[in-house]
Amino acid sequence: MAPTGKHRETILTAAVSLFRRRGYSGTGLAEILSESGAPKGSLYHYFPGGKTEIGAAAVSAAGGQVTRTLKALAEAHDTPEALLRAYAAQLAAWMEQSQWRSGCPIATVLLETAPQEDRITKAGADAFSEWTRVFEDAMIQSSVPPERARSLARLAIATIEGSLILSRVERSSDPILSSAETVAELIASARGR
Amino acid sequence: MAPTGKHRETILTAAVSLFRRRGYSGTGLAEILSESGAPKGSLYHYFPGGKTEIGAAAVSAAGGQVTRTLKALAEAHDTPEALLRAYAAQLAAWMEQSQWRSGCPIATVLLETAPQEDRITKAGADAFSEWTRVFEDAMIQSSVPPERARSLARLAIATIEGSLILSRVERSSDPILSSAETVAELIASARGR
DNA sequence: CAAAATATATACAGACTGGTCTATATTAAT
DNA sequence: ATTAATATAGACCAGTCTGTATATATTTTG
Repeated sequence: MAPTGKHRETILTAAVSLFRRRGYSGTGLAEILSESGAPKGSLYHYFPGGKTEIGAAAVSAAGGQVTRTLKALAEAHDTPEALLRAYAAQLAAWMEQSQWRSGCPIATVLLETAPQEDRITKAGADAFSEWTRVFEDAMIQSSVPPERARSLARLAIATIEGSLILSRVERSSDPILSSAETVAELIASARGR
Repeated sequence: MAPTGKHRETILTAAVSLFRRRGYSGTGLAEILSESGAPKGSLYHYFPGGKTEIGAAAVSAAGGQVTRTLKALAEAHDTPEALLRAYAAQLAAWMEQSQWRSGCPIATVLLETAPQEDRITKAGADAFSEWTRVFEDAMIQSSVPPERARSLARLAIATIEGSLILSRVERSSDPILSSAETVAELIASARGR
């Protein structure tokens, strides 16, 4: 692929970071441009669909990053509850480091735009589906019955998303760690340990 | 109290409804004004702090509405799991009716503004705390150990918030109902049934 | 080397933003 | 009735928003 222009990537990176902190409506294209160093022409060259297309691309990119992180953690830990605990710990650390400003990289944008904006909604659905799949697979591999694995995986994702909101409001990692722990125990018992 | 000007209430109602659908940054004061029928002067008369103050008041008002709903449901159902199921069903119906446009009335605004905006963050923390309390009390009343009641109550809130995001993206009530059911079963077992 | 595609760079437009300001009603207190 | 407080009304401002248009580089292809 290689010789794609230098600015596509920087625009996307800036967009992901800004959308995460300020949300979709709260982030102006000018801000993305100045943080990325790209001129406006490049933006509409790479994303002719304008802000909507950047939003969808950012959700997709951020979703992919999380998927990769989860897969790496799944490799490193041999039980689904360990995976969940490890990811929660990582989120907690990240939240603290950003002083509770950078939560889920896609939740805010999705709440602002879904289900009206089709492309963004689709990108979000794909991301959630991938994340869920990682948990689901980890559980099946630990001999959780498939049906149960699916619903527990969705619960894990929902819990993480929700506790990230609480965490921001309370300026504390407690909600993340505590909720994850409760679900982790539930998962552990589901695989008949 | 009585003779407060007629427009304070209409402004607040419009703000709650618009923030819920479009988020904080996505809602302009002009929109709130036109939906409420009030002129700009009234807005700054009642909310001299401008948009931030309206945001905080809207979060507080919406939070109070949910609290009242939860308390009513807690009265009507005699177990915490029944309370959760009933509330989830109500949310699911509401989401469907709004075609997955109106989710949690405070989550979007909070993700956009917390923890930077102090007053809004505080209003959100108070709301979550009240909601949690309703679940916590219901569980304690059903002889769930206090410590466990607290963490399960927070899990319930986190799960609801998270599944409302998933629900919007998937344009389906499934995530709400499914996650709530899983947590309901967990609660049921926690009170030693 | 020339033509074409790709990419970069700004200037600009029209609408909308939150917020301030001043003027005018309306109600309450003296 | 007069003063004071409360409330309503909308014009206005400076700044920002997304998006378009046009011009110039840079690379790739024939």
